[in-house]
Amino acid sequence: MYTSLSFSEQRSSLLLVSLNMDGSCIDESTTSDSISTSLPALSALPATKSPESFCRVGSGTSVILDSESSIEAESRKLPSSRFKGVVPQPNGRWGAQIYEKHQRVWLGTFNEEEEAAKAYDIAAQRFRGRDAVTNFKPLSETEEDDIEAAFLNSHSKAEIVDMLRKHTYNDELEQSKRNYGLDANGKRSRAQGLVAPFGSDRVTKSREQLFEKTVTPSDVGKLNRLVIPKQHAEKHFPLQTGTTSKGVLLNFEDMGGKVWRFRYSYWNSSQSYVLTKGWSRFVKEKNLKAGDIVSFQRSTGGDKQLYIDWKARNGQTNQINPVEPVEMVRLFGVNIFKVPVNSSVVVDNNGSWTGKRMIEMELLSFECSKKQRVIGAV
DNA sequence: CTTTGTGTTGAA
DNA sequence: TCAACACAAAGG
Repeated sequence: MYTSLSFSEQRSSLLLVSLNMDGSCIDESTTSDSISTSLPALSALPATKSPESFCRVGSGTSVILDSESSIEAESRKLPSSRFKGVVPQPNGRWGAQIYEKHQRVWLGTFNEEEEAAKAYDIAAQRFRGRDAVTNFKPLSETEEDDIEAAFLNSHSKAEIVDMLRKHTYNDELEQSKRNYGLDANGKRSRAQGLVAPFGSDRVTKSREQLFEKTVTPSDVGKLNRLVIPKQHAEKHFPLQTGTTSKGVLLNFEDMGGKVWRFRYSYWNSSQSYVLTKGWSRFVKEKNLKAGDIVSFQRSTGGDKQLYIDWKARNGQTNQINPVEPVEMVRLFGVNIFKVPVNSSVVVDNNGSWTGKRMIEMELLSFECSKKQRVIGAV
């Protein structure tokens, strides 16, 4: 296609001078330049056909046929891109580049001009922030853009540039989106509280971790209630004054999609917040033992769906409703829990607990819960 | 050999 | 900062 290009390339400087004097095709390029500079960001939208593609050949030029081929064949002057940060390559491809600190950062070469422009946009957002001038990106308001912004900020500039040059940016972004899951700790982060990346995709909703509690012996005993640490209760499950005594019914969805309804109320006698009606059923079905950990989450979408999950201490599973140990993954630089669906049953020599041993365990776990409460108070 | 992308410059 | 240009380095 461009077989003879390199051949004529050598004389380019001379030819350029003469062409400049002729004022034939160079005029076209200059007009396109002025347009692109006067309309930095907007020029991308409509101008699919760039002005210079209509190379009007009036007088002096000799052998020009039609618009497009003329530029490529006759003149070896490379066509300017209508996109910011995009430069033509001798072989007809397009390079992307961005400048920082007086230095050019090369973003790679691309077959399509638009691809190069997108690469520039991504780099611009990483290098210059969210409202950087770009070719396509209008104004980021959607939650999808929030996710991409989080993704960008969790990678170094060098990493982003590397992805762009290798053309792996989109793959990596999508991969990160798939890996999102539950928030691990109560730590606050900008990356948390985001909604699932695919708007219509409701396979798994993004949810935020509210708190965990290591259940005490009494939580799984005959009192049929779970005490919710006050700090967490007041923060996440505020009760309206007046409803405190009667309490409210709260629905929680477990990992299997089953909905559990608990009465939630405040006990004046013990000055504590408790889950009462319905709790013992949960304890029974999950075979919850003292020392196990119950975890509360809430969807970050508008629905505010509540979730409940549990795991055995030590990552031990139990026979009736085995649960996988929680796997920690990392997304956007934030630790996140990923809870698998299936599970494997592991019974070790602790599988049969004697009554005495049980008491020890319970006491120990109670200590742990007190500690955790202090830690969690931060 | 082909292609990338750097060195460099002038313009904005 | 930015893109245009020339060409040496890099890659196959």
